[in-house]
Amino acid sequence: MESRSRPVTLRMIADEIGVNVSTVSRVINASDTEARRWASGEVIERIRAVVAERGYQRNPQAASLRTRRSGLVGVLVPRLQDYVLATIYEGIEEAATEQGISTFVTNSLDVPANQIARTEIMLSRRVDGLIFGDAHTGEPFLDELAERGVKFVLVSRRAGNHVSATCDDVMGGRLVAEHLLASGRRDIGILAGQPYASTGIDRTAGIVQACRDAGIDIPPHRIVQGGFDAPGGHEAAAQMIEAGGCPDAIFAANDFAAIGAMGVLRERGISVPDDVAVVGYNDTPLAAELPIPLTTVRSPMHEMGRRGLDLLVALLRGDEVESVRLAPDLVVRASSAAAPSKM
Amino acid sequence: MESRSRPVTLRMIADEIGVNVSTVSRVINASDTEARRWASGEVIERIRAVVAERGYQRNPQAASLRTRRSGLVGVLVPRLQDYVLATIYEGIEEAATEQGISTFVTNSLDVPANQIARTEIMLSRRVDGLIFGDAHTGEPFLDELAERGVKFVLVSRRAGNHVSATCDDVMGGRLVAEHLLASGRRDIGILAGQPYASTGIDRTAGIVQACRDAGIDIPPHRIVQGGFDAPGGHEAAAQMIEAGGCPDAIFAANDFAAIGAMGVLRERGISVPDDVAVVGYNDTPLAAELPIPLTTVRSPMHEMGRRGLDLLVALLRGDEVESVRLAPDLVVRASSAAAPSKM
DNA sequence: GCACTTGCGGCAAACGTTTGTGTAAAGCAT
DNA sequence: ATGCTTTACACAAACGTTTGCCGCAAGTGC
Repeated sequence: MESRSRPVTLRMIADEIGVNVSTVSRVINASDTEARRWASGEVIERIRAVVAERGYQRNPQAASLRTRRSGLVGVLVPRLQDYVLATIYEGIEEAATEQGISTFVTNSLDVPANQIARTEIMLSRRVDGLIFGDAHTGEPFLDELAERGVKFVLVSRRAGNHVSATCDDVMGGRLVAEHLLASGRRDIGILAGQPYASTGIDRTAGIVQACRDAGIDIPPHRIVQGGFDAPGGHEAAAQMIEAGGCPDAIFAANDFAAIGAMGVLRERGISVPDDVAVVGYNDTPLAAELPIPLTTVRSPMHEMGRRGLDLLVALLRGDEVESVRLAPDLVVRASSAAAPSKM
Repeated sequence: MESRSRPVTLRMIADEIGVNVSTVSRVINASDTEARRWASGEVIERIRAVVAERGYQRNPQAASLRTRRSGLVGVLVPRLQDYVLATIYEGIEEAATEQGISTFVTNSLDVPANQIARTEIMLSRRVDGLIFGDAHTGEPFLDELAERGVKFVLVSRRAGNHVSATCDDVMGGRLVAEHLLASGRRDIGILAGQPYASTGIDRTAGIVQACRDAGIDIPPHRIVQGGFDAPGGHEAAAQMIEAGGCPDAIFAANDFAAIGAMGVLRERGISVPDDVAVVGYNDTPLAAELPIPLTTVRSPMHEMGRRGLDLLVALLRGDEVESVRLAPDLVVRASSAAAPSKM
């Protein structure tokens, strides 16, 4: 049974050629030109040949043991079920694979105790660095981690002045404001998401600012916090409508929350977009397929993940790095068509 | 800076106590009672105390190097963006963490070349075993892998007679048939999903069989293959309607495909459920929130992931294992309400 | 002739565990 | 006291890499 044959090692290659393992190691790890510093052209060729023929694969744990670098990075997200985070992670994983890095990903469910526990597990696996997609503003956790000298970057959400790759969510909020105001909406309600997530905070700040710039104040009862999923949006929208009647536009900080809100509107017989415009965020593929196609802000999720990983490797290399803020853009669909003139 | 201080090792602990590293290693790795075989009660206590105080964490790569087991498992899925696979992976990851195992997950996008390449990467990382969520029926890849002695299990989709943890998809299909027939539908169209996925195949087989048992034959032009996502469902449904008009019921092998199909129906002014009932699969959380809440088959996705991992560890332990087939159940909602009597 | 670089490669020491084997001392029966 | 098993450890050899250092020969400059 072939499974019993142990993997081929450096020593086997070296013995077969009659050269020392150190030479094989150097030749394998050096670039074409650099290899010439360590061996003659002939030896290099023979090593390359035998390596290919025998199908040598470096033992990564042995290498890690020696080099004290694991080529592993840990990724924490609130929840992988969330399409947005799954997409960001895809970007991370794609970029990581290109760099020969492997990633562990795990859910924190946005509960701080989990964030801490999962991070410790990652560290005990000797990851070189971490990527957090679940940063909470106001929590001391990340600061403490930085203090300990742990290398990490943030994606999706920013926090403090830790390095991050995010979407320009303030700008996203402004885009929505401009669109809604231009199509005649004046009473805008906001499903702001979780209070600890910079995404919701910034999107809300963006739309509020832009409205104020246009001379419109959004009152506090028109801003309600809630989960970033369909049930969360459902609940938040219901609460808003209970409290102050239905606005003529609803901006949800997330497509899924928007879908939840549309559920409430349907139940109450409120028409979209005639009675109320609905706008989401992220341009989930479902947005276009919904019975009432959803206007939404497209954010570069995949790219965010890639950039996050790139930032981390730069950081690990010791480079000076700066956060990146990617621009979103607005995708207008039926759910925010201009209201029929009120009469 | 604390980051500069190297992690504490077995040797440090041993030296501090004045005992050999081997003793420390055995005491740490043995159960409470078993430890007494290796050290006196007093020494055990001192070791435990120092380990806790100094915050010792085993270096996993050093341990792997010695034991030839990595505590790593690789997971391949078609795409993590897919809610279904993301949920299954959550189950896998949860169970893995409980067992002290770490997982790598990656997307194959259902393309065979990727499956092979990604698997090789996983193996080069020295994973102990693999979990495939993207098995293709008819591909020789998995057989070859088994031949090489690689340990793996399947989730979500089954293939050949490799060990798998799946949903009883045939039963799921039957449930749908019974429901649709009972509510007066007779002309059933099926969005069967990808031809290489056992999920779609089995669900289709289940509904077809149950209909035949009831004396109803589903003609070939009522079965159309396509992607498991919204665009895939959109396209497949459009094609079916072009080819033979609209049936009075559509069963999509997946909730997202169902949503895509509902998009087509909306565009064409066909009413759900009056003109056509729509049924999905998996009971995605969106199903309940849709403007027309979706009837669907609930499958135990999370559990499937957990069981998959359990199977793999059993397999790695050398146990004799058998595939598990979990039962689905039907969730009836508005999208398949009984048609108004035709007159 | 000399000293000195350069090219090519070997030696050996780590990295932190795990585990087979060795062995003093202690306990027990004879 | 002698033999025999336990008890409670110690010793040392791996596992597969990477990397600092050393050595030898051939070439270079004077």
